[in-house]
Amino acid sequence: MKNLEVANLLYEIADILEIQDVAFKPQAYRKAARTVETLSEDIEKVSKQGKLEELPGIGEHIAKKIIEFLETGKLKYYDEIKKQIPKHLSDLISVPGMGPKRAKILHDKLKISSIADLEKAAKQGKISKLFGFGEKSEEDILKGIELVKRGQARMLLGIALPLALEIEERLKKLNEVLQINVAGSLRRRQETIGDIDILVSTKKPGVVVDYFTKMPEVVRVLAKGETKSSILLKNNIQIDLRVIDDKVYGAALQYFTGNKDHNIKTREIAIKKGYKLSEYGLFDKKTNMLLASKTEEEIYKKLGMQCPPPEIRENRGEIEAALKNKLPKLIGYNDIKGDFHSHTKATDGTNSIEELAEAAKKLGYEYFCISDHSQNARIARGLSEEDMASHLKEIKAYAKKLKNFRLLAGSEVDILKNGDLDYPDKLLKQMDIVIGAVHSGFKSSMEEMTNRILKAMDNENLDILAHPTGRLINAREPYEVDLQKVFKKAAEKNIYLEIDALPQRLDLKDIHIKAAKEFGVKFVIDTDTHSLETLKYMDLGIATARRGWCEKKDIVNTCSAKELGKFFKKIR
DNA sequence: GCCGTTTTCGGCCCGACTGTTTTCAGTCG
Repeated sequence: MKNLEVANLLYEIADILEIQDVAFKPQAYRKAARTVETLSEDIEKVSKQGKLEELPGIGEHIAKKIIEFLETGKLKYYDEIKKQIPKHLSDLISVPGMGPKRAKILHDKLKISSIADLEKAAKQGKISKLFGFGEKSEEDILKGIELVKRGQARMLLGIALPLALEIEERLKKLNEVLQINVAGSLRRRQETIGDIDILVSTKKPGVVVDYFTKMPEVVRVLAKGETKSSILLKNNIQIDLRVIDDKVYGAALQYFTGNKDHNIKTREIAIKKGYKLSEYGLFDKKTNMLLASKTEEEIYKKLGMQCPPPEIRENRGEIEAALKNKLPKLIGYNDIKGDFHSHTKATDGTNSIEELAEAAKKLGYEYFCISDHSQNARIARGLSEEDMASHLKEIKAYAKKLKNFRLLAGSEVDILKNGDLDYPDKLLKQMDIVIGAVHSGFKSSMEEMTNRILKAMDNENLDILAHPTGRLINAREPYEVDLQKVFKKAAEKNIYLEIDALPQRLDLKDIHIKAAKEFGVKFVIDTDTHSLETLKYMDLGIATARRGWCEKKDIVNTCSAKELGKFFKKIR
């Protein structure tokens, strides 16, 4: 998959054009880049089918450039425009507070063409002497460089969400706060978060902003205005607070939830209808009369569309669907009836069978599957055939004692390099549920990995394919695998693809889920829990399923305990 | 460079905050 390579190329072209002060093309290239970046199919495949121009934001010229790059590994146009600006100059605009205009001025006046040059000039006090710059700018540039140096790995949803909800709770207790929401990418439950956005309505903005900027964990106040303020916490986490009049709360929430492309598109729809949409409401362009602002629903309604759930506001077809009244009815956060993937202290978990079962009952589940590792997973202390056989007996014995609750005995079985499952069929048949997973050989070629997984899926005992791409967010790239083939096979063989809810996995991810759904694949949402603590992440898995447009019927573990036999051949 | 329920040409989201200015440009989300 060269999707990321192509996307980065297009982004870089956009940056260069922006520095050259070219109008409109940067936006066009950036839009195309985002399309490629979030494409679930292989761009080469799309290209070979001659369907590049069907993708949003990609027209004749960008399509030609993509084809050239895919076929030759090079792009003449890029090489040419790159020559026109100094090497590394496009790096400059990665420094917060530095944009194309300032980069160009600094280059023209001070010959600055890299972040290193920029730092040197700022430290020597050369920048503050320039027209249009001052001491504060110089200081901000140095602080910006620090941030870039420290790296800006995005925060995992599983870390950002609890933190944001905690601060939301604190603000909610202020008498002055009328309505409050976590907004932005967090409200959309994106897998990683850049910064945390919080929206508040109040009659006394000053009080709320003061409280917010003086919270004990605040290290720096980045901005503090009448209606908008930003703070930085110790671990470089930025939180933006937007304060708004209660009467326009819905408009602000719509604006502040995004994403950017979704907002642009909704505003374009507004314009076509003779309206204007901003965070202050939907207005008639001519008379400036306010048409809607209190709730998101009334704004979307006035635009002639359904209100898309925040999780799918990504401009991936939800606007077109909402206009036709054809939005999916997404799986709800209370629809899950059980969890199929968990580990006990028999392998690399920390709790006993009994403790996990008790915790699952408390969550209101009807069933729960213990699925410890197989023998090949040495690091995870995987169980030998004999040990697994007795472990299964132990689970089944305990299951008999439980009333109104179905405890299932299974295993997360390694898919070996040759595509075999890590236990003989005889042992697999004794399990209620067999979950296949790749835990080794991540660097294999796409062909090897695809064949390995497809072969495993031919094993009649396999029920679920766990974390199908093996990625760890910010830590490990997914292995190379032809997902289209996996999706096709999964649909044919009734093998359920897992949506692993661990914050660092969230695997499958949103765009792949949506693509797999097109093949008719069904999914399970599992926590892959190794302790009682991580059972709570089920919500992140559900959020990810929602981002992949899943309805209740797409997710197997929304079924009742009685219905399990319909989905799993070894369960009666 | 892309795109079309005003358009195949002429548009291209909208507003806040900041620093450096004497009314605004640049950056950000």
